[in-house]
Parts: sequence; structure tokens; C-alpha cells
Amino acid sequence: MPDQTAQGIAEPGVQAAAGGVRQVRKQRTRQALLDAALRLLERQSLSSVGLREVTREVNIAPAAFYRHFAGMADLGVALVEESFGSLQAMVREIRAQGADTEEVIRRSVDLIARHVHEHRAHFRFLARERHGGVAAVRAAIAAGLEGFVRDLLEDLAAQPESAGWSREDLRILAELYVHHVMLTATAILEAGSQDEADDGAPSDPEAEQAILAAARSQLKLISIGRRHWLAER
Amino acid sequence: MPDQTAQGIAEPGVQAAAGGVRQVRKQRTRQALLDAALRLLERQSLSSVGLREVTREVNIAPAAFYRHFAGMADLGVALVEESFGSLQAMVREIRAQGADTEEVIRRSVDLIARHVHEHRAHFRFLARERHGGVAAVRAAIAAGLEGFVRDLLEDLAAQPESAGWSREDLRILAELYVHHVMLTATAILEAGSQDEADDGAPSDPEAEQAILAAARSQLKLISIGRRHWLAER
DNA sequence: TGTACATCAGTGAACGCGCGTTCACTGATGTAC
DNA sequence: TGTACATCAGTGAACGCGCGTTCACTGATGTAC
Repeated sequence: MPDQTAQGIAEPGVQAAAGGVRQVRKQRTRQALLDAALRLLERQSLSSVGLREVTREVNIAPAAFYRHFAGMADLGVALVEESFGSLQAMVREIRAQGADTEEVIRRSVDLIARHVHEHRAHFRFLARERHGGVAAVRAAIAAGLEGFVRDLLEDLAAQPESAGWSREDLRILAELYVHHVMLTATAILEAGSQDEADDGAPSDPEAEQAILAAARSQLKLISIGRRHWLAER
Repeated sequence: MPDQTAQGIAEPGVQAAAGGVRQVRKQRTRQALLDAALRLLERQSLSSVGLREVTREVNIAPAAFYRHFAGMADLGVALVEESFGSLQAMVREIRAQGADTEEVIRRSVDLIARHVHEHRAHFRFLARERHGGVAAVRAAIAAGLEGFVRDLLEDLAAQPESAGWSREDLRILAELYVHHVMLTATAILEAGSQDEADDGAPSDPEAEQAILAAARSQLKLISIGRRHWLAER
């Protein structure tokens, strides 16, 4: 019975886009290449990871790489897109919370911490290549962050706390928030990979708590500044 | 007459540390290696710059490299020290100005901009390798930034505006400032190298003015937050 | 001042190695009839 | 359902190349007497 269902899926037309053993297998290899590269990128930067290194990890011939990417820079750009996918989810959760009260700050910082732990490799990759040596990847990351700033800007503009704010000032505020998120994420990452060299997750829970407390205080400070902005300037 | 003076300098004992044709020449080659590496690092990251690439630029045999550095990572650490040398000068100038009033913020941001333009390569190197692929270099940069935070913390603690602040909160404020300086410096750098690919300096003066205005606003916001911190929390 | 020896920054050849890229190929999957 | 042909992801061999590192060396500079 289940075998018959599987055969059904293979019918042409019905599942034209998703089906096709060949297409599925190709996607699987492509994903394996991305995963292997991400793994290698934890310890080195994109410009020093070799095409052969990645294919070796996936157990395919070096030449097969070109069936999926034009070169490592191209794979890097694909990784940026993948990384922003997981970041999107985080930002959406944070944005759904509304204006920055004490409680919202708490929850937002916790959300950042959770997402960093769940997507360590993606965050590390973005932090490392944001100012890294591959121009195409740098540009893709900058574009992605700019997207977040624009989205957040819309959210902020819709809040009653923003009445009387100029568009320029709101944008500056949005940039400050986005950069602060990246800063916090990077700090968490660094605290985690200080001690253990090979191992995956452990990290120093005390150091991380200090980072989260600092992140909350800094958000709180910005929030206070925001509240008094119009009165003072 | 001048020649006799030059001979005098060569006397042993009198100028033991500075003198010695051999020592001077060695220092000159070492510096040439650092300069060449810094030049190459504008376009790529440390882990992808080769030892042979650097020696080629300096016109010495590859093997001679080892008379000065154990390898490229070692040279990288030396570059971090050199870079922080120029950063020190900037931070000292900013710190000399005292608390953050409107005017101090203006001057500080201008100082950052000036130093970035005068030491483009150093700033780019620090921004790129701060989260880069070479652990020893990352550690050296982290240590240098931590030094700035500590210095700034002392300055802040001495200001009357800090009365009633806890040590922890002051440290968090110091970190916020230091990271903000790095953020602004990086933004200036990126605005400058957007258009022209080969060329050195031009940059987009309009984009830069926008960045400086944003940096001032963000500092202002932090400053307002600081002023109301104790009352609100 | 002159001489004999020590130091050591830089040389140049050699090494083994892994790299990115090309190419004609294979054989499973897909398509048309 | 069966057959004949097209597609194309992955193969494996080959290429030329630049890499980091080693080594015995050279010759100018430094030192002791």
C-alpha cells in the first residue's frame, strides 16, 4: 500500500514541480554541499574554504560541484540567503511583540539567545562574512540587513510612541536596533566558543547571562533615550 | 660634517639600541612586509593572503619571510598591534574631551571620520578580522577592544554625570560607546569603497555626511538615555 | 687602523602537495510514441 | 506496457600552477683583539 502511494507521487503532471527523482536527488546534493560548507565555515572564512574541501566532505567528485554552483562565492551567496531565512523567523517573532517595554525587551533578548543557539553556524557565518573578503557575499549580507531595517522602520512608524518623529530619526533608530541585535548575537557566539575547541554546544552559561543582562540594559537605555528624544532635541 | 655625525651614531654603546645598520635594515624589511600585507588585505582576508604573495610585493625571497614572522598568523597579530596604535591616538583625543554634550558628540564623530580616512587600511583590517578566520588575530583584537572599554570605563567613572551609577552599568555604557565607534568607522569605510573599485580615496561625500549625522543622532540618543537612566530604573 | 672570526638577513633551488578547472564518459532517470 | 532516444547529475583522469617549508649558501655587517 505505501509503495503504491510512492509510485503515485512519481506520476508526471500531478507533482511536476516537487516530483522527479532526479530533481529531488539534485536538491539533496545541493543541500549537502551547503551544509558541509557551513560546517567548515565555523573554523575558517569563506575565502579559505576550498571547493575540493567541500566536495570531499559530501563524498562527490570535485567536478560535480559545478552542477550546483559556479564557484565558492556563488555558494556563499546561497548560504547568505539560507541564513537570512532563519533570521527572518527570529525578527518576525520579535517584531510581533510591539513597542519596547521592560517585558518586551526581556522576551526579545531571550529570543535572540534561543535563535543563536539553534542556528549557531548561520550566525557565525553572517558575522564572519559581513565584513569578509568576498565582495558578492558582503553585498548580499548588507542587502539582507537593510531589508530588516526597512521592515523594522515600518513597525516603528506604526507605533503610537513614534508620533512626531521624523522618518530619518526613525530609520536611525531602526538601524541602531538591528545593529544591536547583531552585536548581541555575536557576543553570545563568542562567549560560547571560548573554552571548548572541538566540541559543539556547551558554552559558559555564566558569561552568557552577563551578555544577556548587558543587552537588556543597552536596549533599556535606548528605549529611555527614545522616550525623551522629542522633548530634548 | 653631517657624515661625521652619521659615523658618530654608529659608535657602539652610544646608540646601541637604535644603531646598527643591520638592525635598522631588518626593521625596514619587517615594516615593508607589514605594509605590503596591509595593502593586500584591503581586498581579501588574512587567511587567503599568502606568504609568497607578501614577499613578492616586497621583492624578497619567500624564505626570508621567516626571519621576521613565524607565519602569516603571526604577521596578522603584529598588524593588530600596529592598528591599535593608530586607534589609541584617536581614542585618546576623544577621551580628552570629557562628557558627551552636543558639541563633544560633534567633535568626536568628526575625529572618528578623520582617523578612518587617515588609516583606512588599519580600520578595514580590524573590521574584517574581528570575526575572521584566524583565532590568534581574533583574540588580539578582542583584547585590544577590551582595553579601550576599560580605559573609557575609568573616564566615565570620573565624570560627575556618573554619580550613583553602578560599576556594571558604567561598563555596559562603555561597551556601547566602543562598539558604536567601531560601527560608525565600519559604515564610513563601506560608504567609501562602494563605487570605485581600484581607486584609493574618493568616496561618496553625501553618503558619508548621512552616516555622520546618523552616528551623531545615535550618540545623542544614548546620551539622553544616560541622563535619565537613574530616574527611570 | 688592521685583521680574523662570528653573526645573520636574505638567496635560490628543490620538495611534495592540494588546488580549481576541463573533458569525454557513464548510467540512471525522464519523455515521446 | 514496451521501446527508443534525450537529458543530465555525477565520474575519474588529467592539466598546469602556486603554495608553504627546508636547506645549504653568500656576503655584508658586527665584534674582539
